[in-house]
Amino acid sequence: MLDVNVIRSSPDMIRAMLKNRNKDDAILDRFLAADSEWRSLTDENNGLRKTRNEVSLQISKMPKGEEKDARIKEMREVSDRIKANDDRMAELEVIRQECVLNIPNIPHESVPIGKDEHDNVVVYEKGEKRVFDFKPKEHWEIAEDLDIIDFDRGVKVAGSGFYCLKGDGARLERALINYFLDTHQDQGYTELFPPVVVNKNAVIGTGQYPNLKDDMYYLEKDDLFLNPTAEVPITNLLQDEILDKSQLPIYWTAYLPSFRREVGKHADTKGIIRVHEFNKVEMVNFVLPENSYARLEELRQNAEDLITGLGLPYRVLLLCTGDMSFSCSKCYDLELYAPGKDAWLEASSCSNFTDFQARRARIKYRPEPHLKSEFVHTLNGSGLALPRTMVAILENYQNKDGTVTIPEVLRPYMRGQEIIGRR
RNA sequence: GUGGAGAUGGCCCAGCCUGGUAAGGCGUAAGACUGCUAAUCUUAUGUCCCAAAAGGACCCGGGGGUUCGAAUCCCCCUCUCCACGCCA
Repeated sequence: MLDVNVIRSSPDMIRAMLKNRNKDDAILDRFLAADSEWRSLTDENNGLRKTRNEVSLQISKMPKGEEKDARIKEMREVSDRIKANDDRMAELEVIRQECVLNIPNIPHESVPIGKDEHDNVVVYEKGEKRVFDFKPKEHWEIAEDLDIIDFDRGVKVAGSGFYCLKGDGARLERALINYFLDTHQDQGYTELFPPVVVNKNAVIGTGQYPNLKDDMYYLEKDDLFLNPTAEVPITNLLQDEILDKSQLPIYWTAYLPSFRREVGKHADTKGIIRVHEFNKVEMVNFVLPENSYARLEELRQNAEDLITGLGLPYRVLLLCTGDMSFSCSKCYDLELYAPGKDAWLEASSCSNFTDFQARRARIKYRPEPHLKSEFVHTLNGSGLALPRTMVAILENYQNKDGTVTIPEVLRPYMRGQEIIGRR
């Protein structure tokens, strides 16, 4: 959520920003109209309330009689007027809120202006693409041959888009989670295990609601959502809090299953590249405003170190204005190379949200004792999404005989095992 | 799930029965006073909105209602604690 004062004072800038993000600017005009009426009613009601407060006090001190009755009658009318204004303001407030919750964050000046994913900028590519002396297989084929992912039975219990890891597949998943969390701990993060369901306040706080509400699983009976990304429960842990400056920065990480309905999206993707439930380790940072862009680079490096540790080739993209998600001001995507599919797979997204989420979730800090509190800046990055990491490992580390070599950093987490072979 | 008790500023807590400008303490900050520190005294210290200032409004878990006027009375909801019940 943007500061309404910024929207009011710089509508032209907001209009240009909406255009760069491919959004309709009608929302801005709707806001400005509702806001100006709302403000004039606020003014009027403030004056009326002042009168009522003063006269009510007089009434309490007056003797019974005509004078008093007349005053009471007058104030009854004032109250009716206030009530009528309040009712209208409530309507306007709904419009104002709806608009302001649907206006995206302002991109940083370093973000390239562009229409869609074709205008994203490749910052660099790292790691050698392996040269195969045989035709590399795709991950689903490897996984079926080794019997480490059971696609059909996953579908049996939960439906299309769900799968079941099995044997060394399940163990590899667990090894990756532990490797990621341990590495983040070394990078200065504190590990959390938050709830997997979140309420509406939480998804409003991080910006998934309302614009992504149809992509989340919703538990109607309890008015709860299945976690779409651990960013949501972690960030919202600090909702409505005013932190002491000395508490910042806060670096938190968590492993958590994530759920996405992916309506109309996954039909073309075989295997586990796009699924409804996936594990992910997430990093969330709360920092002083002046540090957030520098921290974004460190956060990205934290995620890159995981990939480098696994020895996978990858590239870093700087997303353009048209492809960036709603809440962020600047975002890097990290893509792993999958030789079987010959494709780049997004395994991490590292974003600076500036004060956009903090304002929605009311997360503040006090710069100095007795100074007015200000919003913190929040950032988050995946470190990493598990299924696509699994795909990249299977495809990059596959051998001619159909086995898969386990990356060295994962071996301690797999009791020293070096190869995944047929059982 | 049942019964009971609660939710008041960063923290603690009074006020509620009996409606009339939200008291006090702790903490924090500035100042005063004493060789320093401590103690003591004085002052300040809720939020949002009205762009800021001046001024004003709002604020007692959330939402409605009654009233000239609601922290206080009435209704609905949420959460917390205690006891009992059920349960991995």
